[in-house]
Amino acid sequence: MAVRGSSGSKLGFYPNLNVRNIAQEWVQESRRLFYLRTANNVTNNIYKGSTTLWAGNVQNELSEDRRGLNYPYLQNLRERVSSNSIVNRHGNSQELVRHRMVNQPVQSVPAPISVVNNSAKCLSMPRASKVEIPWRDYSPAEDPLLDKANTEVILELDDKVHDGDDKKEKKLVVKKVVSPLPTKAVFSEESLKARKALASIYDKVLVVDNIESARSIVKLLTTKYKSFIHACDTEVANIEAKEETPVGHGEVICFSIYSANSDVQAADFGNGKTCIWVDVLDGGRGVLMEFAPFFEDPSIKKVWHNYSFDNHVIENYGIKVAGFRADTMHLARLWDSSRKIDGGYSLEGLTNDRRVMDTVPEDLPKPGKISMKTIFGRKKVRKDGSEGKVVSIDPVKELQREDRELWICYSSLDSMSTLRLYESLKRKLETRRWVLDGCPRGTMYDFYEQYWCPFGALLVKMETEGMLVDRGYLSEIEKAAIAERELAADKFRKWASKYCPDAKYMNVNSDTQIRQLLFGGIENRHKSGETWPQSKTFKVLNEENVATEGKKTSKYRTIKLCSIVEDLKTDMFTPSGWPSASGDALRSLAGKIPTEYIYTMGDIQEDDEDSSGSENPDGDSSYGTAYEAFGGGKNGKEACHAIAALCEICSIDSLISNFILPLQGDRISCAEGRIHCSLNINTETGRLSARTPNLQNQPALEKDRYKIRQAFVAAPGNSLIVADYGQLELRILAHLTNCKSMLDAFKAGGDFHSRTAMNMYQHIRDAVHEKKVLLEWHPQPGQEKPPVPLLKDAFGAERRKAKMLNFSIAYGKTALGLSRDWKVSVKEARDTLKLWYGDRKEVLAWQKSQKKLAREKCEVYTLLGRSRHFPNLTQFGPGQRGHIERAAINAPVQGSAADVAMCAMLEIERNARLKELGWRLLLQVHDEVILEGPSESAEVAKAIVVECMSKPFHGTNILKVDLAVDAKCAKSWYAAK
DNA sequence: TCGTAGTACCTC
DNA sequence: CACTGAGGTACTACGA
Repeated sequence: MAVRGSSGSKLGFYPNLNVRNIAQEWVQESRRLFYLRTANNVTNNIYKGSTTLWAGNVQNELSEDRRGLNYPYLQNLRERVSSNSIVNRHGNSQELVRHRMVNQPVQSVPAPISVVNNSAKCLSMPRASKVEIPWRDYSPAEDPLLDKANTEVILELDDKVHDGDDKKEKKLVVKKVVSPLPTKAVFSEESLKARKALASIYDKVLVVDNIESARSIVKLLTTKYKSFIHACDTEVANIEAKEETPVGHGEVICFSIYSANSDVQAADFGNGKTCIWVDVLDGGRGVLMEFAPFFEDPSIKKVWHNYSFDNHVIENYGIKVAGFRADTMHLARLWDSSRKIDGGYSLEGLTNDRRVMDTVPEDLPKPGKISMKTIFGRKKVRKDGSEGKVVSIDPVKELQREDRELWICYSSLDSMSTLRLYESLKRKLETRRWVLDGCPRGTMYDFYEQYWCPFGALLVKMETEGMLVDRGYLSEIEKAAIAERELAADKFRKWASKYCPDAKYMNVNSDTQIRQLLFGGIENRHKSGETWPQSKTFKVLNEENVATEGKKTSKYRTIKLCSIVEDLKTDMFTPSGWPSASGDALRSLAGKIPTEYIYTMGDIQEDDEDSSGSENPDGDSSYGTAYEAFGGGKNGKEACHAIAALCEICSIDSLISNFILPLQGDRISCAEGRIHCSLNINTETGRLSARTPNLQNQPALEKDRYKIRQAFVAAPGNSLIVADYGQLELRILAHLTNCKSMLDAFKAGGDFHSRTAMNMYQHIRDAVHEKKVLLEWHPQPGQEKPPVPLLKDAFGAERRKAKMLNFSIAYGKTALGLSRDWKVSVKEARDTLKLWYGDRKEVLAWQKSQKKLAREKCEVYTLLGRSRHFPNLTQFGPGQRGHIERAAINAPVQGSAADVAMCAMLEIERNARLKELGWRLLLQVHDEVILEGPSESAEVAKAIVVECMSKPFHGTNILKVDLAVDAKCAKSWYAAK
């Protein structure tokens, strides 16, 4: 066992360790990862062949980690180093050259040597065409870098002559790495107190660290305490829980189980031990496997806090966890869906909140969990003796071994407080009545058992399934996207540098810099008096190694950007009052520019007469406000083209860094190439949200310029079924408000928006009555065209408005907002709104009632009876009050839609036939579900899915409207839409 | 140096 | 007065 004592760790001797090779590999790998993280800056470096990297960012990967060494590649290297498996690629040269840039600021990255010792230390790495100092001339004692990095690395030269090598190169071996803490780290007063309190539970913990004791405990758990409720919690190393999927990642180092019966009586494991703590790290994997019968028994009920995570890390060992009883996170969300403060839904926040924990159990030292930071966090001491600010926590494995007693207490407390939290929340939910669509149905805990508990288990299953991603395709479109972005960026920079030379080096991704160029000198809309400066300096990467006079070239240089245009008019502003540099704003400046102008660098010919103004000299183009501001004519056109290019850059860049790159990363996908996002019930309305990566915001079909959805595919021999509800929220609104007009419109079927338009406008109604237009048209055999125009063609503008209103009303959109969107007067917008409400009085009345509910009871309810709580309205100003009122009318609609979608998924999950055919749910996107299964049964399965979704409430539909479902099957997500 | 605020972009 | 709901994520600039 590696123990770091005061004398430092012993690493032994690695005869064939070619540090340089490892280092280079390491650099390449970190470049790749780095590139994934910050597409913008680093792609430039990569494409220009520089090897420069920032140590800081890479180090962050390590230091951010509180749970041990997480960086997968480093982990891999570490294993290779310690298993002596590194062989010299060339078989001869064992020379390590220590590269240093003479007289340069140190460009350092942590080198693999430090990896051995589990912490980031710096050795500088080569940079192209710089002076290199060979290692043999290098003296660590004189290297200021080592001081800087607070490292003490002892590297020794091996004097052995290489066989038959007349060059007699010396080679470097890593003899020893001593890594004392740079400065002493200390616990704060608060930590010391917490540690003392925590230590008191040690007597109650039974430590299991060998197979024999594991066996006897599992026997107890599966017999005597079988009917108890067991709270379980794992501690995991080697995972960045915020960024990585736990599917296929992470190493369980220990876990704890705390059990109690229905009388809140804790299980007794002898000698007053009530909590089991199992050491997997040093007890071995076998100890964990002994617990498989316990975890896998569906009749043994387990409670978890964030079940998803623990489930995945345990399943990574091949244990199929069953017997899911409750997830305290979901219980807490059900109890109060809008905890934003007091620790949110973290175990610590919940268990220390008196409103949540009704009784403070006497066997816990504090009301609840104490954070890792409080117990194990230490502040570094500065050289002058003062207390530093940064709190550091040792990797969890070290904690488990070196601060063992406290660690055991800490870990055990997690399961203990989880169980207490469960009991408390259960009691609370049991006191709350459950009313489903107006009918009393018991308590909210019953609701949990019937809906969210199986739903929680289903979500975990879906996460485990994951979605297959075609990486080859993604790397293809990545190339295309990067090429287009570079082209557009060059075009813009070239144009801008005509007005402001330094713009040649600007960062086109910085909205601040764009704002500087276009709106310098403009006054803040909200705070009169404040103006954006005329010019400003920015730090940018020194890509072309431009030397500032008197100084050597360095990584950064400053550029000065100044306003390049006077009085550019814009009507879009950010919330803080500055002009917006968003795509929308820029597009209105540029006007409508055909794409061929965006990706061509050629200058505009002076062919057409200047007098054309902004009229439309080039056929397809129509120029925006920038045309005039830049003086019209050729300059005006160029400006518009360049600004249009800028819009493209923004959207391309976000496509790359939000979708294309993350989907290819290893952090979030697994060996089989499937993406496992985490699906959470963590919204205030009860919708799902998806993370790491967020698969719910993949570009929609129309906007998907690179067809990213085409990268989501079915496995060979399989197909996807994509099924979505049509106008789900509107149907819910019709049901909730009992609005006759809407219910009728849905009953009649066809195009709902056309029908809305007809009900709003008398002249359309007349036209329909006189059969001058058709509401909708189902082509009969032999008919090529409809006999009379369709409503949506004849009255396109009206229908668009109607559609817009249909969507906006549920959100509580105001006349003012509409007027701005439609660029009409407020009065006109208000009149249109009145038209919409004209035959939908029930909606207006219902909205009023919801506002009243929010005001008086501070709560509104969804179809299934979940509540959303609001703060007392009287304490807010009109602005916030308006926001809460809109939320109050939106929450029941959105929440009920989420309820319906959940029911549909449960219905699909329960369907035996689908299971038999091998179809599995993969993903839900609010009103859409995606399944994967064998192609041969796709059509059958599709019909079943449609059936489940249209009758989602145990085979019936309790709504007053039908649920329209559109389903397709295909090989990819793109094709199935 | 790190964390946060502001801005932006993507979804239903 | 303020001005459509619910989310996730990335990047830049800036201050402690």
